[in-house]
Amino acid sequence: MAPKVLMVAEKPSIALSIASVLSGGRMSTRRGSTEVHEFDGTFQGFHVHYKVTSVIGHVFSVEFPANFQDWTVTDPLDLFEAPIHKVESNPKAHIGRHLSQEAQGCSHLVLWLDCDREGENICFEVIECTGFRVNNSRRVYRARFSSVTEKDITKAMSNLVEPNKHEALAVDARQEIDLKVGVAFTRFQTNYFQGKYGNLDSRVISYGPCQTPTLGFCVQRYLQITTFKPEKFWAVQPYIIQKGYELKLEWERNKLFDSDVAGMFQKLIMEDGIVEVTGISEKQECKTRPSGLNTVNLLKVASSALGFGPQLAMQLAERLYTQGFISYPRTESTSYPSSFDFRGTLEALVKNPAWGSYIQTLLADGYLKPRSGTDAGDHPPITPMCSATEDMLGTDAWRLYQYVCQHFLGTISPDCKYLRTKIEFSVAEEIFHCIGQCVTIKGFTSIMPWLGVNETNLPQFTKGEKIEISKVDLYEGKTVPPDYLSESELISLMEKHGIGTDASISVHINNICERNYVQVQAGRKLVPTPLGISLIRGYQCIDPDLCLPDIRSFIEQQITLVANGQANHSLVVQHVIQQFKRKFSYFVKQIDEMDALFEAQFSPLSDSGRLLSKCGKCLRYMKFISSQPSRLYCGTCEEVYYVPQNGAIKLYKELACPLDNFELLICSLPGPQGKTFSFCPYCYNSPPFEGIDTLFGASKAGGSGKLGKGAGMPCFLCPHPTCQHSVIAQGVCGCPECNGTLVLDPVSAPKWRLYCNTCNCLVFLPEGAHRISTTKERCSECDSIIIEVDFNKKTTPLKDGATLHIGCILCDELLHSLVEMKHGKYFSKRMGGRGRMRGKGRSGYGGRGGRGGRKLEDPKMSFRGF
DNA sequence: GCAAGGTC
Repeated sequence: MAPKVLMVAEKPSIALSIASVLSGGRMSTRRGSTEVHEFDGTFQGFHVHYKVTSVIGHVFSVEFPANFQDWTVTDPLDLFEAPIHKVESNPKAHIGRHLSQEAQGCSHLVLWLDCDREGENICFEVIECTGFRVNNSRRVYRARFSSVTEKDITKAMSNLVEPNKHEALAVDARQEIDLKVGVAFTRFQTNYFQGKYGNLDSRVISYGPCQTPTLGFCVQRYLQITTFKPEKFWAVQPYIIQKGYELKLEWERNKLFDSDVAGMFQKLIMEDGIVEVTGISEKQECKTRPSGLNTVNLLKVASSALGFGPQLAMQLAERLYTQGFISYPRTESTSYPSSFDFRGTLEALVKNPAWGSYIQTLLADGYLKPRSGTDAGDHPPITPMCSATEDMLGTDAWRLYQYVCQHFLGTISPDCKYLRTKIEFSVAEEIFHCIGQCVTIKGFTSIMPWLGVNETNLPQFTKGEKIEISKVDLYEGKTVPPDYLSESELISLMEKHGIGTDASISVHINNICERNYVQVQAGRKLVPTPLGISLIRGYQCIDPDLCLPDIRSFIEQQITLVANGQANHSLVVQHVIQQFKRKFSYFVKQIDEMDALFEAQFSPLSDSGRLLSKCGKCLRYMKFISSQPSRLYCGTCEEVYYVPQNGAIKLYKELACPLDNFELLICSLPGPQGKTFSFCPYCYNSPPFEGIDTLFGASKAGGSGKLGKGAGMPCFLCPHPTCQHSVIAQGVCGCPECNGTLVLDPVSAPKWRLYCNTCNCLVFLPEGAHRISTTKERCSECDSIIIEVDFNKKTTPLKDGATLHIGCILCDELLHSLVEMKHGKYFSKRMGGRGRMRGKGRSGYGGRGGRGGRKLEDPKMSFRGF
């Protein structure tokens, strides 16, 4: 059997391109975690079987181990010394397993990851997953390609090299530094300020070496605006009438900040009354065509001209790319490779009705080579790949695609040429001028009309000519502050200072919006919020480095030493981490300075919120703080209790939890399918029973069993044996869809329903009943809890107008006929037909945990026969 | 609930 060669690309589209080129299109493709393309060919002179597949970006990301995950237990300072480990970035995609399976039986591995540091790092992630290098007879190669073209792919294939460990280690270093610094500061700030103020309006007060300087730029502009002092100025504006045109003359002095002096000039000029033409000059000017389009410039135009935020712009560009309309949209390069096939690209677009005729002219008259821009060695500039119409793309994608096309055509069109005429005048020894512009060659501005030169015609003048002044105005103006930073300006600043990459700039901008540090206002201007301003001003007081862009360049410069092999990875990491640790300690020590700014902006927890429910410890009312993260605050005990987020919270009939005496609350999640459930604020935050491994609202906590803060145990997960609100009392039967238990919704009247305490399954009970409640009895047939229904007198289905009915919703014929099941995911409506459900004999807690009380019975509830 | 970097 022919030896097998595994090739791995960074994304599925590249795997497809590589396989297509190397197989000449003759390959078979099968699905897996990502697609695998297979074909036969030759490798180093041997006949081999190729398998080409891909990862989806990084396979792993770094994290702290579980014992450093609890915000309340871990001192953020310890994070600097904490171990870190790699976890799969997207466990659901099973990329690790996929690579390991596909590597089985392969003798060679060829790495086709993008040719940058990150790509080099992913190379080693792939090597780790495939288990290569364990066995010396298996070889690992790196393909270096500068574009996904047939030429480059074949060239890379015949010039295979080794992956670069130094570059990969530089990325490891960056990951560790970013994680430790970001998480330490974020946790400290969040804990400190959220424990003090009730109206911060941000779930997390984050810090990061990219996001914070990004915010810094916005606040810096804001501070320029607020500290701006306007000044009045004056300008003399004489008017003349020449050949029937009225012309305003521009003053050589432009403006003066003294009204008396300006007034004096006005008087002098009025007294003279005659201007003399002292000079006429004509100059040929040139406005150069653009160079190739890179990501950052695309994002800037998208924001300033199309009104698309960077995130939307990238989404649209990504889609255009995967659909084959434009080339890879994440590139720094603005210069085209010398081999680039411009004619081919033009021919691919020539049929387009929007600019077909323009392209025909270019092809006929000869297009130009683009100006040389910068070549970052990644991907070529963003270029249209095939023709499209608005109908094919939809409005937004079309507008972006249209710009990409116009920009591309602009790059190979002639420059714009125009004649600039300046007429100089003199009056009372003061000099004035006016300017005319006349386009001689439109060039690229005919396809990018918004960049066109404004034409202004001037009437004829002759040197020495004397003209009477028709009037002399004294213009009074005042200087104005700059506007808020536009998103497009911010992108320029980020690029200039190396904050983020072409792929991540949009993420950082989005971040500072989501954290409520800035708001995007009309015209995509970024206006910092009181929170954003307080943070940056605080850093400026304590340690300005923390919010300056240099913090990123410092990290970059340090890890570049690793990438170049000039410094040892661990030593660099240690050095940088120690520096940040010192900065962190100082920041913590001086936090009062930042706090003074917060005090002026925000209200203390004790002043926030409304009284809602009683604390079980001191029996006084606690305050409900509705701003994110919503929580209860007991002013007497000075304790904070988080509540389920995103739901409406209210008091539950002044009932109290038998375990701790805290008053119960009701949470209603939004939407008609939203659960409504009761919870005890204390139990919710500190589940009292062992063995509860399902938490409500816990995010990707995984199976670690660690209880995340703000995620917890509502009554529907509580195994309390006698409390009337627990799942033991309110659970009716096993969920037909999952391992959960169907629980009676306590406040669903009159549309009584059961919901699953684990998944989204919903079951509607007889509508219009006065009361539906669980009993302590179980069905002799199926072991479900017997329910008691008190029907409405007018609508009761019972004989002789009786209203009370007791039975099992599965086995009682009447009840069963009135029950209806609904599930969002799999079926919209499913009437209770017989014998269609799986019998799942279990409920929430049987056989597990419950060590705190008696062993919980498994009531063996099921939907048998439903 | 945390960073920044890939990519979807």
